[in-house]
Amino acid sequence: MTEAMSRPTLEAVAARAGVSRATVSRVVNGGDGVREPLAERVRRAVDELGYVPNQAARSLVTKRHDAVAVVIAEPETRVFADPFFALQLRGISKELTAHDSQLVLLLTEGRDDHARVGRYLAGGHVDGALVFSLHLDDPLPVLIQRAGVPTVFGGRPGWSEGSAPSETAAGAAAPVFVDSDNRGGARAAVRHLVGLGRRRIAHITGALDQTSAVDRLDGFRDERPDADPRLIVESDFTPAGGERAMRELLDNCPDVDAVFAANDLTASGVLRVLRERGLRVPQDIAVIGFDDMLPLAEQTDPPLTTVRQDIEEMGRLMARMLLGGLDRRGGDAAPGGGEPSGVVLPTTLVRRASA
Amino acid sequence: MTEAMSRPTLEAVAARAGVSRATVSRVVNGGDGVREPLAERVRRAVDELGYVPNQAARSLVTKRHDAVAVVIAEPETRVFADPFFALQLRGISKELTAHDSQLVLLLTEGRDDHARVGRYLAGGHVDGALVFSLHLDDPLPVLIQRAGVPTVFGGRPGWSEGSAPSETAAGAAAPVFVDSDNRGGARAAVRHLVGLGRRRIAHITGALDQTSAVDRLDGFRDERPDADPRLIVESDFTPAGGERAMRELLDNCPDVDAVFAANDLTASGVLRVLRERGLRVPQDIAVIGFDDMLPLAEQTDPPLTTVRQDIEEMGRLMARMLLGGLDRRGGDAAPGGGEPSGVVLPTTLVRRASA
DNA sequence: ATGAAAGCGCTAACAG
DNA sequence: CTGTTAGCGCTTTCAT
Repeated sequence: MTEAMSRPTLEAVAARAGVSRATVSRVVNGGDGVREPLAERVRRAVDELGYVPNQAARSLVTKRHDAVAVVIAEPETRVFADPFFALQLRGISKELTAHDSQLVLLLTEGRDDHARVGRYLAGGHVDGALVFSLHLDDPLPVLIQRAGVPTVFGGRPGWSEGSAPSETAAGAAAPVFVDSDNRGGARAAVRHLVGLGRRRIAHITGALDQTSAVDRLDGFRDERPDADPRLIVESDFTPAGGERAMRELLDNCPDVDAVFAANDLTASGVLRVLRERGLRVPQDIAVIGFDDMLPLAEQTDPPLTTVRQDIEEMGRLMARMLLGGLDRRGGDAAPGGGEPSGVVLPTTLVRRASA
Repeated sequence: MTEAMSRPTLEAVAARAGVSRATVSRVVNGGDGVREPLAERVRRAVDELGYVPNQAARSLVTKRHDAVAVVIAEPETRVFADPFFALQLRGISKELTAHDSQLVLLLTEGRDDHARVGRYLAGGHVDGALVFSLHLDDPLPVLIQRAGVPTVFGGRPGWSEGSAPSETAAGAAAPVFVDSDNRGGARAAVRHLVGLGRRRIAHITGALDQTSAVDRLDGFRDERPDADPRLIVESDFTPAGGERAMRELLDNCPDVDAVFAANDLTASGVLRVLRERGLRVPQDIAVIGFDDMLPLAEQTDPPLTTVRQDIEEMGRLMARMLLGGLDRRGGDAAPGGGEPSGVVLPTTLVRRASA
């Protein structure tokens, strides 16, 4: 039973239905001006043969791919211990599915991978790209601009005017991004601690080569412009980094009575050190995180007060913006100019027991 | 500066290098029988024009796609609170990258999506598929077999002989899978508890429509063939499910002195209930999980003793098996017969404080 | 070793 | 409305 013959082609369907290839094509693609009896014959032939269009052939002529690349540029293991990107993916996937687009995942582990990604994007496999976790010195934006693929960034891109990809100036679309209100969320967190009567409020930052960390730090400074410099400790978004920073903090400022950690993972490290030193949370030291990453935030002891961002919605929105721009292609897909233009999603404070 | 012209084609490169398209093609694809001076001219032309092959055109003739679909069939939110699949993806991605293949992610949220996935797989977009999180009644295996795409399953497929996809009998390749030694890991966990002198050892199962849950239960039974039935409580791999099960357990068997939870998420729910009831871990009740999901397992109070499986390695291995089969396509890619054939990865007990 | 030519399967004018 | 006719950009015999 050598059923293993190659897939039926348009030609085969046309023959079976006794029509031309063009007619079959019309029916398969929505069947506009095709009279009903004919269309029906074609549909039956399609079913009987189990015909499925060959996407490569179709793309070759339409230049569309119904596929979007998702680029996650995280050299570190961190992302993978992090439900963050899973949630983004979920939001993206839902939206793409609604638009009949496929999700091509491009994970970059190191610098070597960047060239590969650039090549792929330039290869015209996809209709657009969604790019995450950019670091300040990341070569990716340049490669992407060069590839000439419509792109939406996740998180505010970090380049300053001078260091922006040069092609941008040449009239290319301005970078478009979706971000959370990191700064506002940080402000809310600090205000909450202040409202609790805390005086010595510290901040343990995230990796400052990412704008999310910078923005959260800025938010902290908005509320504590005159903070003792020793109350700001640089860290890296990881539990281990949080532990390290908290130890340093305790050594330098034993009177600290509140900590705003750059994310929940960091906060979990902070809590561990506090428990180890016999300090009570929140009585002795209040702790607040960022992300509302579940189940971690609920499972810590005590459960973590934190700033929630709607990660899945970010993903969904990114996809929607990309596809929206794609749909009206030919027109100006994005506002002109070189200044990043973006949508900023609100954050909300979630009160649990730690602050 | 209308640099926005369409990408250069082979033709353009050929013209620039003063050779034929065929020659350029040869150079681009490894440049076998092309004399060096010529090849060099071509390479320069490629660089100058920034030529990148159009994959659609290439696939159209080669019928290869250098792309693999990863299907994650998890209708529930659970996966996304779960670093599990992120780790799998990482392993897969690494391996695919090494083979110059792209990863196309297919997330199915509900039954409606299955048809879409089936269509995609049948559409010949990819060279193979990696499929996860199958449930016992999942229609996906059938669709996949019908699509005729080489496939490797993550986790032992759950169908029994009778309910196997019928096409399998027709001489198609047998299902191939990669799994962890769930049964062996469960046995090790229970033996550890026994070694601790525990007598009333309970098991809170995972969702029993997944083979991983069934296998862990079987492992438990191997060691406790005469267990009091009330010591086995069915659950669903979630923290909330773990809480529910633990409450039930405590109500029915107040003398329980050890719990083997089907995974770490479940164990975290168990710990929460225990803390709430004022029971000490491990003094009053020892708890052991499964997965070694970080950072959760380290962050619980007390840190969780658990059975580790190397999730990333599973992913890597799946990809390797698929691509290996692909490479020797034309031959028998998989052993004949309808019996699932698979590779089972070892698990190891990680001792922390909870047992 | 290189070039010429024939498609891969499909869509998109253009005729009729 | 439906069929005919060109290609899309590439690989691949087959000549040379």
